[in-house]
Amino acid sequence: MDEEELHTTAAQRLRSAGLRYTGSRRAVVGVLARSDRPLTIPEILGEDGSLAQSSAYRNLTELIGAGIVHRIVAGDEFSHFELAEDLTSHHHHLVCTRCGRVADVTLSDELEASLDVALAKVAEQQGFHAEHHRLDVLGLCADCARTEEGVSR
Amino acid sequence: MDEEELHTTAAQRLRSAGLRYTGSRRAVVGVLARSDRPLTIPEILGEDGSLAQSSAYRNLTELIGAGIVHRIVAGDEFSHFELAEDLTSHHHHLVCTRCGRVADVTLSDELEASLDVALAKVAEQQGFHAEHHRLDVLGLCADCARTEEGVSR
DNA sequence: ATGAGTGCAAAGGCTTTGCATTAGG
DNA sequence: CCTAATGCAAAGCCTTTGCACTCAT
Repeated sequence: MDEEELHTTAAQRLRSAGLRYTGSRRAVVGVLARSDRPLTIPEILGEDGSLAQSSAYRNLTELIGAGIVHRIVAGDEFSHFELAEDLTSHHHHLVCTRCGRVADVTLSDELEASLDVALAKVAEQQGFHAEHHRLDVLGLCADCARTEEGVSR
Repeated sequence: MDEEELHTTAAQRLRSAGLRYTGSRRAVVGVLARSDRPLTIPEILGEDGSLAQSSAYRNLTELIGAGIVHRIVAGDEFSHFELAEDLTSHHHHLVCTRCGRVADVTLSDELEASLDVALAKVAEQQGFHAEHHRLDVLGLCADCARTEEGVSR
């Protein structure tokens, strides 16, 4: 999906909820679309200094409600935001436990299929209604791994 | 591992960090050991009303540092705490997106092995040092699914 | 004009921290 | 005894909310 189509889709989804696709919201969606990883509020604001922090949070809340954006709670720091998977593609995250950075990764379709089947089964056994899964790899990003070495030396 | 052995192990790990295994800490570990799912601070305090909230947080921080407890950040609400996997067994979580409740589930060893291999590979491609993975199923627990039906009727 | 969106500042809510006191080894 | 642990209260920090103003339709 190219960025133009993305904006059209986003506008439609907001519109059907009685909301407007303003310049601010378009800017937020654009920033997320151009990133190859989920971003925090400070990162999003950094790209567009004209938006108030509260508006960013509010816009993201509306975008999440409209199914355009997804929120990732990685740790104690800021939440990370990314476009919903139906606007991009199914993927997972490498989460750095030291600096909180999040990167995207994908798995093979076969493994994903096996996972879906297995998870649906165990969920059902507990009467749980599974909607989707979240698979993150925790560890150290390249930068932090380097620093860690330096520290321990 | 029975609870007695668990306490012995916990005491050793704290001791080697120059920390003490006090009654409070033993109580917290006991509560987590007797639960079949990760608990929040209010839930932990509910079981033992004599412990101050700040002490609970501090104890959990020390227990995490000593590798005895693991923290789960599920959503916006309270963090959930459980015993570290080497004291229990590798498992995953069903997270209710409505009430925040977390339940434990396990997958087959074969699937886990496939996952580990695949994740290690994609992580390495980005210079990321993988430590462990986290796989959660998001959806509605049995109770919330029931209520949801009631609401929409 | 009418209601959604925005900015600023203040409030919320979970978690952490300072400090004096208690207690573990 | 000496230092870690505890309780209470206050502070921190990300996030949400109140309110008046602005802008889109």
